Amino acid sequence: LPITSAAQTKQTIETHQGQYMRYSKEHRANTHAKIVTAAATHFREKGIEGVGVASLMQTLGLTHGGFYAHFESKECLTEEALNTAFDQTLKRFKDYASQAIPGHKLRRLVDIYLSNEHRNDPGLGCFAAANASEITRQSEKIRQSVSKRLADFLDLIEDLANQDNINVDSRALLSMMTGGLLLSRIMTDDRHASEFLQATSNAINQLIKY
Amino acid sequence: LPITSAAQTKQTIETHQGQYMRYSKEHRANTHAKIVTAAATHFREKGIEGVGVASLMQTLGLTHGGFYAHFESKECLTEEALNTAFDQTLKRFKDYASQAIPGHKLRRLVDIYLSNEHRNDPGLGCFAAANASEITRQSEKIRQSVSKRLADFLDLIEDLANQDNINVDSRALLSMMTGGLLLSRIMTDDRHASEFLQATSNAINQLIKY
DNA sequence: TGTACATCAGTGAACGCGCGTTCACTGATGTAC
DNA sequence: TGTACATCAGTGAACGCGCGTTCACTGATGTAC
Repeated sequence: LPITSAAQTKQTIETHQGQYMRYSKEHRANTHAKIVTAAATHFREKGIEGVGVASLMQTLGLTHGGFYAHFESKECLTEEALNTAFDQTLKRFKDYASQAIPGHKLRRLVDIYLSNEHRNDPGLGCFAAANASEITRQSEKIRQSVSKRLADFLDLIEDLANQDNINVDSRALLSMMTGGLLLSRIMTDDRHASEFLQATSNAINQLIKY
Repeated sequence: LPITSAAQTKQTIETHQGQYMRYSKEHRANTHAKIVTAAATHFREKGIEGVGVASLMQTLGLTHGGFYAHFESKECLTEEALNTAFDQTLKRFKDYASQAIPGHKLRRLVDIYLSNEHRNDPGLGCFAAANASEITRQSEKIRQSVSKRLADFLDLIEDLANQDNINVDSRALLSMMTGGLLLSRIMTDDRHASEFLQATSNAINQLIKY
């Protein structure tokens, strides 16, 4: 991954107060965003505790010392990364489900969530499923952030259900989806893994077949 | 926790080969079992990575050096602890469900699994739910052991379903239960937590109401 | 009876390592005059 | 034009700490004779 150096993106602008800025605001914000995006992926792949600050920065061609110019602590990064991850995934799920005709939108969501692709690529998937038990032991602050985004997920489910004119409990549906995905990921052989996905998917279809 | 010292439980027996044993076999096995049992609880409360060998041994009034007289590695302990945890929980669930009259046994299982008690006391609860995302990233060996015990869990569900004369997919049911419990544990406030438990429970009842 | 020796669960210092975090610094770029 | 100085994202050595693991050892208990 060739990373543009600080020198390349450096720009000079003058603030209205007459103070000097050697680097443009965009440069700083870009680096910040790159760190968050990388963390969002790596946290989902290797767990939050499984990704060190140093190795994360190295991934971006940076050194660990610079991390604290962007974040107060790893926990602050975690909060931003989790929000970015949910942004990505919820948007992707929403776009995907929206393509289906009414009556099939929710089913589309379930299909992508309980797909082998989602199972095998946690880095771009549901943050809650990827780190479920770890989140359980995170700080109140982090758990609240996740709760908030899970509420967004529930809203999406309910919105889709409304469009489909289907009556389901969004919480029960989300429980099934995350549980099915998680158990599928625990399974070592592909057959049992797919069986969990399929069984859960079937049960949901039975539930939302109104 | 007052722990009986090595000296107290020490006994002398002579093997048939004429070799000497200063400590009885029971003593060694007892210590071994105590470590496994403590690990089974602590791993579920704090996560596998969240429990160090040293602090675990300290809990039992022992020092960390002695650990390796009992286990080749922390991974070996993990495997034994996970099996002990599943033994405990599956037995408890089975006993509890068996008390119900036919037609209500499976519902009893679901009730205890999705209870606030289970939510608030992971140390004695389902190992898979307590460490779901962490297990996902464990070695093949550990994941296979968990898979094996999850199969036992599925067997229990199917057995109960048969007694109830109910037709359900055990995998879908287990997905709902673990997912519901996990999401409930993520929630910071009790109301939302209970809602997840209740919503999942209701959906299951809808599913198994044959 | 006493002396020499064997057993072995448990001890605790030490190992290398990676963690999150701090901080004096560098160096490319600019302005001031 | 040249010299002095300011800015600040990023550097890298260092901090204390806990991790899993190793290993020479201790000490309570026994047998052998």
